[in-house]
Amino acid sequence: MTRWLDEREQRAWRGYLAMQAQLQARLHRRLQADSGLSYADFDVLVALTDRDERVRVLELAEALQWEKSRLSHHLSRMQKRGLVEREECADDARGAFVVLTPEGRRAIEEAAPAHVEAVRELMFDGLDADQVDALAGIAETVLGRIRAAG
Amino acid sequence: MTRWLDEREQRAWRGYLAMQAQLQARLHRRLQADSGLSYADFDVLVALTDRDERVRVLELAEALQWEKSRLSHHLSRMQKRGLVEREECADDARGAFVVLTPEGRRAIEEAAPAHVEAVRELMFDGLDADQVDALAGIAETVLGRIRAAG
DNA sequence: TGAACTTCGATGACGTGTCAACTATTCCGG
DNA sequence: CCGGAATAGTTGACACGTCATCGAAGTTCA
Repeated sequence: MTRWLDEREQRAWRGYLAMQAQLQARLHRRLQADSGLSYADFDVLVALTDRDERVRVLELAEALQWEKSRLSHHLSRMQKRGLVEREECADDARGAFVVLTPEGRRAIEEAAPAHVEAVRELMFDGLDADQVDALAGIAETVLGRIRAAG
Repeated sequence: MTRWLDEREQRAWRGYLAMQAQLQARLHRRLQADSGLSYADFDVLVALTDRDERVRVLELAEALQWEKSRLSHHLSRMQKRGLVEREECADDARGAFVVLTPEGRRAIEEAAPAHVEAVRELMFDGLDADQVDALAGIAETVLGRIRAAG
């Protein structure tokens, strides 16, 4: 007995899917064109600057909520472009640190303002305060359910 | 002069990003595990069943809001798995039709109920009617701005 | 008619994400 | 101290998405 979505839910769900896809695509394209960074690069660099630029790989994966293999692959690509370096970890020889390079720092500092501006333009400049709070509430609720679902 | 996000906006934005990433990942994994279909396969199959199972490629791309090359690549993969077929187009010899195979129809019919159930469980069962309407409203607003931004 | 232009769709190259398997190290019970 | 389990991180194979480009077919207009 499938409980299909009713009309109101369907409107919300289809709208959400479309918004999500379009927003993602626009922001990604713009970031890439403006700064040569991908969305993923951006997230990694933000997480690194948040954390004093020297973090264990798994801690970073945790912060980003990424799978470790994804992060590992991505770090390799970023390293090849000079955005981050890897450092050996003395405490635990299995482990590794990720370090922001000066070039990585420069990249994120250059990219951030235009990115925020794009987020504002596409999303927040069109929403009133109630909508912003509603969005935050919805996100919290859904994240709670996801966590609960294991 | 960058207008950074204020606290309320930041809470909404970070929440949205996290929700989006988690929701996407969960639904995708579940769909894949239950039915062997990817999220993208699912979207294509839904669009095909919506449209009587025989559609021009560009019309399908339009409906999905996908780039034509993405669709072309994806159709090749789906064709290899027997979910769709391509047919020549008599009217316009450049063109091609996409056709749902019986196996494709079976796949979508089998996958849909569990997928809706997952959407319900992770999202709608936790939201009240006001939140559902708020989400629809937000999506409409943002999609409007995206369209306006060209 | 035919030359320039546009449109349909496919393709190759490349960056990205996932899964499963692997290596090297550390931890822990006996 | 030893041997098995757990942990940190990497790797390879493969599916996916984007961009630039291409060939074939249609359109336009002198």
